[in-house]
Amino acid sequence: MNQSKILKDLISDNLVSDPNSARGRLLKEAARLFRDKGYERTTVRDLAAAVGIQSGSLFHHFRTKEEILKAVMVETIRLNTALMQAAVDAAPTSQEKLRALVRAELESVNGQTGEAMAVLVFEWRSLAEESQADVLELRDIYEKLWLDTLESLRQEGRLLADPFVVRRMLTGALSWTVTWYRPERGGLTLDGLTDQTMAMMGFASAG
Amino acid sequence: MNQSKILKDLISDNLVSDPNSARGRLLKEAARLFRDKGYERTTVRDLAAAVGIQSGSLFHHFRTKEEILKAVMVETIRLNTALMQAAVDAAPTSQEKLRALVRAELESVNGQTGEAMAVLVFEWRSLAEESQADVLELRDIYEKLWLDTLESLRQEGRLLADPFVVRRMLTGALSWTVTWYRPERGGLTLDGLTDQTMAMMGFASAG
DNA sequence: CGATACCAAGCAAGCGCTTGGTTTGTAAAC
DNA sequence: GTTTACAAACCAAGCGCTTGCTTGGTATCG
Repeated sequence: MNQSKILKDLISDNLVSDPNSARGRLLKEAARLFRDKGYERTTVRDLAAAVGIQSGSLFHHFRTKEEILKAVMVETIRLNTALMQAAVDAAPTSQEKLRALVRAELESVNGQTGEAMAVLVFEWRSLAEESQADVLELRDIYEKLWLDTLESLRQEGRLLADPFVVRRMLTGALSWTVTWYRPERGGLTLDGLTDQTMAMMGFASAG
Repeated sequence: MNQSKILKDLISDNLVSDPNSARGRLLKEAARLFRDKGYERTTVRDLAAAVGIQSGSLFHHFRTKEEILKAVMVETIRLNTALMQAAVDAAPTSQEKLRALVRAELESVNGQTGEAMAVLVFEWRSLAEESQADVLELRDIYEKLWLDTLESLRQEGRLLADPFVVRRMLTGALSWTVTWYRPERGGLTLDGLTDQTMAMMGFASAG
């Protein structure tokens, strides 16, 4: 199942917004603005101007500004969980599953959903606590993908450290790439960066 | 040279504020508030209340709110650069230097200066661009400590990946610990966490 | 006496959000 | 095929509140 098929399925199930709809376009612009300026520094007037409406009209689509932030986060997690599940399913061995997860997370952080992923990392505290709980629940689903894979590697003796700790280290390391990785300069591709990540853990590129 | 000696030297050189002075206490509280609530959500009234003065009185010590944020960051970097330099100097081999750096960064992120380090990571965008440039200059000094050490390991054939990439991955991984590492529960000490980090990269605990 | 540290009061600007009313899209009713 | 009906989408205006910061004056202390 390819990526655009996965996206379409989620859209028709109403789990993520169509990027062409009014709501979808707003969420896309919101993610960009929240990443660039931060949630607090982004005003509802900024958001409205980005999609060409008046600030008051926003509240026809969302009840509060925070609801917009939450929607950005929730839809992003839903999409990336589906993509990661597919990536894991397609890989045969544990090591290849790990590589597929690393590659998929780098893709989500630095690719199409990059803006929204950065928001997820850096604007977490701007979410009200109740909303945080909702989002955390969704996040657990794809964290399990990682832990299962790392646990297998551990049992195969190919991983020396604790899977929990490794996953959290990788979360930080991979999320952080958004602050420095620029594919357009330096010639490092996402595949190359995936190789580097695996190499850092002592895994050769193939096998 | 032990840690409190390093701190005292910096204080007498006027490079960091004495934690007992009015300025030092304010910066400490500011770091805590900025980490807990974020820079934007922290008001000058919050800051003033934390040290028991009126909000207007703050502007006797700092010209703007942003100047407080910058001071938190600058003083933290100065202190940690000195601590890391000492840690590197004391370690004989490259691998032990790396371990010392990891340990020192974990200490700075999760120990005394933890609040300020979290601010450095998560409130970066709230700094005006000119201030960012100033802080970046300071940061380069201690980044060089890392790169020199990683370069040595690379040349010794004990590191497979690119030192630049590894440093950035480690920056993310170690900074991120502030979001999950809780020494009081789980029984994982900072030394244990250091071991885990080294193990993740394929280095055994000793040697 | 002069500098340092503070207080009490408040200003101008910007914030999220509300309000009452108008346009637009769509589809049934005639 | 025009008319009617109605909800969804939007605008123009602005309210009430909070924000960073200023001002003019008062203790405190060497």
